[in-house]
Amino acid sequence: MPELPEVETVRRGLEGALVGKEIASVSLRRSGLRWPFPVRMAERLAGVTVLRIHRLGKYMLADLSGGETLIIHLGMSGGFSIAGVDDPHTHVSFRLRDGSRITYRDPRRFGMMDLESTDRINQHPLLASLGPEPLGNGFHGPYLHAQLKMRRSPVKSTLMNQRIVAGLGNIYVCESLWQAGISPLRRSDRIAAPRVQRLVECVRSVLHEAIAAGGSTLRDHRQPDGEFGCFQHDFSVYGRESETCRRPGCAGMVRRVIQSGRSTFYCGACQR
DNA sequence: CTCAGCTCCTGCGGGC
DNA sequence: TGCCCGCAGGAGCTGA
Repeated sequence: MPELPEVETVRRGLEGALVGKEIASVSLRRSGLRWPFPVRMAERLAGVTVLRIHRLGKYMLADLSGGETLIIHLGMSGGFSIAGVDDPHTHVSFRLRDGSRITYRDPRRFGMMDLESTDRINQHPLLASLGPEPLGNGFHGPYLHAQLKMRRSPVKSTLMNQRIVAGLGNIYVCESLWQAGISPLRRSDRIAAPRVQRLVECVRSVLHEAIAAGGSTLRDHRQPDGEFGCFQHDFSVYGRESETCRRPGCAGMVRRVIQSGRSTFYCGACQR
């Protein structure tokens, strides 16, 4: 399900429902998701208060009063319900001291949860090698240009790599490349600096617009309050195979090709 | 090291 | 109607 805009939407929903609240108890319906839950996870979460919830790329990090941080990745189909929706795909249920219930459901179970000491959070194996935040100061033209120069793979694959930039996925890479007028098939090291600069700006604007729309709901994605995202109505290329390009003055048709096993959507006429 | 392919899992929509 | 196939927002692992 989730790329950065969807994760950020979920984070904001959870922030309102969880920060400052004490977790009374946690029930686990299975022993893990993609990986087993950490040892004694339910016991370690019981009785602690959520201090803040932040985000690193597609990971959500909930700092807890006991000195640990709960790390959450939503995989392809994970999501939270602050109304406590409970069904056969609900794997974790958090009961708060105020009596409310927040549940995590994830049909495909590609998500993950782990606990790590807050002061060592950046050393966690899954977080240590993440690249800069695309909406942060560390992601800029010279940085991306230097990274692209070192790689011969298609620019689409490079942008999907979380070590280069953390948070982009299949939808927003396709949309950003369309916005920038760059072909996803183009070799990373063969894009001139001014075009890379433009790409950085396009990544930022696409992500900002998607966050403002509450993310994209293709099938599973819901905000924690149950609302749909609506950025899927603004896609320029994603999921639009054989439809006409939306760029004013371009008569091209959107194509779909497979790159590294993932569908890539682009306009062959105006993306170079 | 870089990179493409495989893998985990369930559900849905299209074609026959 | 029912079955089979392809495909789906991720990313760690493997082997060339």
